[in-house]
Amino acid sequence: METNLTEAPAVSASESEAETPWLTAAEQRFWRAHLEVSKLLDYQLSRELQPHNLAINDYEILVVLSEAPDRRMRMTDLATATLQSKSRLSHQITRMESAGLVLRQECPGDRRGLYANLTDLGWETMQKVAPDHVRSVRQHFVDRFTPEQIDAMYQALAPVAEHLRGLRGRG
Amino acid sequence: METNLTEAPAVSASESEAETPWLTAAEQRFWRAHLEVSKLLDYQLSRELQPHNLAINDYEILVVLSEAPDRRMRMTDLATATLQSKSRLSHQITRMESAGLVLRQECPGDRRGLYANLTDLGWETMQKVAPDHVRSVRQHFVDRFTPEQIDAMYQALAPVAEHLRGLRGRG
DNA sequence: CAGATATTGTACAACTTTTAACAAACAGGG
DNA sequence: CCCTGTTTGTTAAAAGTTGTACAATATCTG
Repeated sequence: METNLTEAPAVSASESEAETPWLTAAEQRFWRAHLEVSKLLDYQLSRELQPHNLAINDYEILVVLSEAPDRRMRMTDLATATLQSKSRLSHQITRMESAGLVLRQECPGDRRGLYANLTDLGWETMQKVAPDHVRSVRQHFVDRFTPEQIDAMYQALAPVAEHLRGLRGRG
Repeated sequence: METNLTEAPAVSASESEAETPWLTAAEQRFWRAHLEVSKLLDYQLSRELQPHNLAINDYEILVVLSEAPDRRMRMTDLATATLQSKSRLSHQITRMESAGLVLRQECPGDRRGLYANLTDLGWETMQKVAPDHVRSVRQHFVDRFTPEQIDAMYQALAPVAEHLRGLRGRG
């Protein structure tokens, strides 16, 4: 979400100039718009979650757990689902456990493992926060496209998501 | 880049149910695809900058400075351009200064101010890294769309970017 | 030009994320 | 069984980020 310089630099090193596939003007502006929207949207959604005392990462955990069977998930699975490192997730669950939103629970059948369990408070928090969050998402993003644009962009993005998902884990 | 639950939760609190504008299925899958692509792309581009010993934020600073007049910019302007807090930028420039990529320089005419200056090493680094980075951006993103999709998505995203830019700073 | 107000960049403290190392438990082959 | 290798999740220390306060300077108002 934070990159740039994908068109030819002001002065190109002559060796790479011939070989580097710089972005065209149209590609460039699209790329920069994508970066800017991603970054600013992230910022704005965070801002609007603050009154609920949640960071976006916290909210994401609540969402994933609330959709999981029995509202719980193995730490590793949760880390994978939220694209976080195991270490980072461990810290985050510790914090959320202190806040009473989740609970670590032993995992019958695999004594190495732990479940992260949504507590009642966690569930209620989700119920309370989700409506506000959807409104934010609509106001700053979804409602700013036509249904046709939404369909078209989904068609375009889905294979890219799949490609990137495939890279994850390997190299 | 990290959110979710924007469709009705499995069990909705009856009060909010009537009033909350949950996303439709089409909106939902588009929204999730957008989040996923943003996040994974960020991850992958970071990964491919690592061999150059640069984080995405470092690279962005290099890009912005390299495009600025005299390859330098006031700290505050640079913070604004890269959407960072002044504090965070200050730390980051300190790090990059240690790495020899930029140099703080007094600002004639305003003795409060400082320029962040791209050094020769910084400029050369940029020249060296940019081609690889463009290839990454193409391989994982830009080349996965048709020119028509690129134009359409830019048309769709540009006003959203403007909207979000407008919110920045105020509330 | 004095005094109030705003801007600029840093410093400190609190918090989050990363990296690497680790202990515990599992799995599979001899 | 035992040995080796893998998976699971945590931890400690380092690195990075954020928020607040601050000193220095600039600017505006009368």
